[in-house]
Amino acid sequence: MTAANVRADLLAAASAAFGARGYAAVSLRDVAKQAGTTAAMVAYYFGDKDGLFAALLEEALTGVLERVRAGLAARAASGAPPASLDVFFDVAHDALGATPWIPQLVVREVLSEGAPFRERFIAKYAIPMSQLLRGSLRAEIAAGRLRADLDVDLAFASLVGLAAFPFIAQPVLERALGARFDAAFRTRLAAHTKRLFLEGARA
Amino acid sequence: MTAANVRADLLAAASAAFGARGYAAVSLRDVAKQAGTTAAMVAYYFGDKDGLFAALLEEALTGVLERVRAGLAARAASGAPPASLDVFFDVAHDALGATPWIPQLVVREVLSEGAPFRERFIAKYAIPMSQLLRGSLRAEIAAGRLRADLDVDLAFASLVGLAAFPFIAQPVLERALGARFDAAFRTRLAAHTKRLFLEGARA
DNA sequence: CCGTTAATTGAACGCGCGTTTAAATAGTGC
DNA sequence: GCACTATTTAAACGCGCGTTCAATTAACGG
Repeated sequence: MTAANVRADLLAAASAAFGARGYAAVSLRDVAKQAGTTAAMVAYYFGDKDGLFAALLEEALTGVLERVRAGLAARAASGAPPASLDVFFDVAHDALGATPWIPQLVVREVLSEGAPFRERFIAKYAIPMSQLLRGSLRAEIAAGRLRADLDVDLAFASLVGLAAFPFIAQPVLERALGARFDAAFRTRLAAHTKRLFLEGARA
Repeated sequence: MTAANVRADLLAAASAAFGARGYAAVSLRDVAKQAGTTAAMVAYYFGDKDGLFAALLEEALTGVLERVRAGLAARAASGAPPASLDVFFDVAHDALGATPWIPQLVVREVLSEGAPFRERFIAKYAIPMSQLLRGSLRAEIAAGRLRADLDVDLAFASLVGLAAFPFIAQPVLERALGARFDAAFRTRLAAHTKRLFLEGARA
């Protein structure tokens, strides 16, 4: 076992545990045991519990914003359908397939009052993403593909909610619908969501 | 101060605190101090911390399901537009205006693995609500008001997600959009959401 | 092979948690 | 006014938490 393994194992164990049970409810002894090491290693690699969480959030979110940004830029250059919002749905679909625990984790921890990552998350991810998507929405409206009286701010909220909510509510949905969140289901979900939004907002 | 006051004050303080910071992160000493009493009173009235949470969840959710059920039955009897789904949007709008902290609380605590209220919530609220709404969706499809190829299960998820997500993400949305979640905003939001879904799913 | 640094260990620290308990007080029916 | 119960108090209990620390082992360049 090299050093990098311990660090990575801690991050993996922490992701699973925080995602499933929440930051405050998970002890570092739990995480360490799951990772096959001790709580003192968290202090060694991440400083403290907050540092561990920040590192894991950073690792999961870094790249997503940039992929959306890059995808949108590419589509803007080429113009034409599939509309620029497809980029968001596609990147969201990919990212959620890879790290489906992220929405639950963000919703539970970042939205908590006094969470140390809250301001950072808002400034670094939420606000840029909202600007990006609202810009896309306005461009689609200008291009005549979305209706002119669409409320761009609220449509942004709807966009994120439609994509993220099923993953937030996953355990309940699985039970209420008798479905498994496997790859096939997520693909079906992505297609449904995209169509619902685009037809609901079309010109 | 009568006894009922202490109990009610504890429930109110617990709602605010659990909603804002999460079950595990909130101590009974915090709640009690906010309610102007002591942690021992929680044991007296609710048995333990779980009992307090269960009572508060019960109080907030009881009635909502029945209101939806009653509204749907009334609409089914009278038939005709406004479509039966309007009942859901209207009840959701009312309930979310009265207790906007509920979605955050449910999402954070009920969805947690091992949460003692999870099974109860699923059996008592989530599954009945899903049956109710999926029934409505099928009826609307049969009536020709929603498109025949609509995925009813996923549309149920979209419905709840569209209504609940803005309240889940409220603190971030307020910052990202520069908006306040006042009554006017919630009304605007309800109208937007209803239209987006109904046009996105219409026949 | 040695000196130095990196990595890991296991025990300990103080703290705040949920809960319990025994005593004090308020309220109530007779 | 008295017996009895309901309510409230304040202190204490044990426990597990995040964190610290000195000691130990592994890794590695000269």
